[in-house]
Amino acid sequence: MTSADWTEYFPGLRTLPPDLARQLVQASRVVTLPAGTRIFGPGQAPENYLLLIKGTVRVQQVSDSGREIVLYRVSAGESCALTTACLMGYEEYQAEGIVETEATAVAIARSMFDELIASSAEFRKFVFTAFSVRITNLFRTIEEIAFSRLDIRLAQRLLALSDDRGQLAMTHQQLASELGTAREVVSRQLHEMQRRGMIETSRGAVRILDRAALDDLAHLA
Amino acid sequence: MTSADWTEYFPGLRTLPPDLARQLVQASRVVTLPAGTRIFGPGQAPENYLLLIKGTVRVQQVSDSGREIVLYRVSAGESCALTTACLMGYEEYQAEGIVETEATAVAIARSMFDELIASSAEFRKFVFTAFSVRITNLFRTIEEIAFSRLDIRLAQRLLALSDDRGQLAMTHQQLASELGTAREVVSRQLHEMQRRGMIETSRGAVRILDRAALDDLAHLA
DNA sequence: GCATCACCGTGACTTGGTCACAGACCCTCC
DNA sequence: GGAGGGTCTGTGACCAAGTCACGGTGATGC
Repeated sequence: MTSADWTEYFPGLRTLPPDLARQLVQASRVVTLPAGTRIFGPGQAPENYLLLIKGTVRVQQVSDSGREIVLYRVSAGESCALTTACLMGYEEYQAEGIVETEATAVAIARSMFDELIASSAEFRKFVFTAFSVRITNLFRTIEEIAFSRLDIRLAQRLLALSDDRGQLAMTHQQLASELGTAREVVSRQLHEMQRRGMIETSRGAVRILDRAALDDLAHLA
Repeated sequence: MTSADWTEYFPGLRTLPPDLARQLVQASRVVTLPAGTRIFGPGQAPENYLLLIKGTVRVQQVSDSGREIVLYRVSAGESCALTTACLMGYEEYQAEGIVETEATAVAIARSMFDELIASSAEFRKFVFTAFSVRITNLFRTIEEIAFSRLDIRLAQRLLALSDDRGQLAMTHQQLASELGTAREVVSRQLHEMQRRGMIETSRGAVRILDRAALDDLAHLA
């Protein structure tokens, strides 16, 4: 990919006036972030507005007691609008953002971001839409944590996080962090799923055996 | 209050250039919203950007099964930025916003909102800060639902929602919706608090007897 | 008065979270 | 290859919270 055409990756940016798009491409730089990079976190803030071209970033909340819960993931074609917003004002940020699979991202300086917001209704729409989607998802997350059964949520995660061969390389502890619960609880639930022939577990890995059954469980409520 | 000076209510707007402030005041109208008004909800969207001068708006998520959970409250001096953002793009909105205590608000048409965003860095900062604060709070809410004990969360709510005389006119069901739990659970928790002399309950009301003790409980973790 | 409805109390049971500890697996270094 | 240490998983006992079913009780209206 040349640095001249990355705007193509973002449907919301395709309608930008050509001169503005050119200006944006010039003022930005494409960076590669290795897996494990902590993009932001308590006491650590990004200096740029980030647009993800490739890879995923996991955003998780860490509680005082050390427990974790995954809030959402940012994937290719999406922006880290939230983190930027946090830069722009209030910055008491407890959550952290970690690169999960090696990422390629476009970094836009704050000044350029500001100018784009000022000059382009399309860019504004792009940014605000990203906000809306994120917040709507957070609302759904809250609802699920509060009201959904854990086996159903776990089934959903297994389906969402496994690759196309039904493989998933995560420990029970990591899955517990996904759902904001305890490791033992995940172990028990996985054990029951295995007993019912839906999955097969091994150290640090889960394999889906009966996708249909798992899917039924995931859609129970 | 005259319609000429409402910008004074919003610290973030005081730095607006005078001519822009004048323009804003002219293009807006001050509306009164009686308690119980549903400002937005599934299948119902606000046509204006709203700034709250007086009163409070409760934003809650309603699940398919009819259960409710209060997500946050918008109070005087704050904006409903989120709802507007949702207007601007993605609008699959499951949550609803309900006027809790009679509200006075400034309604700004979408076009004017857009122009302000375009022309004023101060206004942008105002809007983005509102976003950040909201999202940070949602993160904290998720953490509390996932990891905090219910008695602690209930104690916090009682303190936050009671008036200065320690009175609170809410049913157990309403308190349960605040916390995203079941009515019976709240009843039991309140009963235990009463047994310990922290509160006194009557039909549809709670009175705080020992604020210090309740405060201790609220700050346990 | 008494019928009705919203609100509250309670017991039995299920699900989920906590704690303590025991194995099992894996890697590295002799 | 075997010893040792770290990570990961399994399990039982117990506690906290959510669900279900039902009964009681206070307010309100006719």
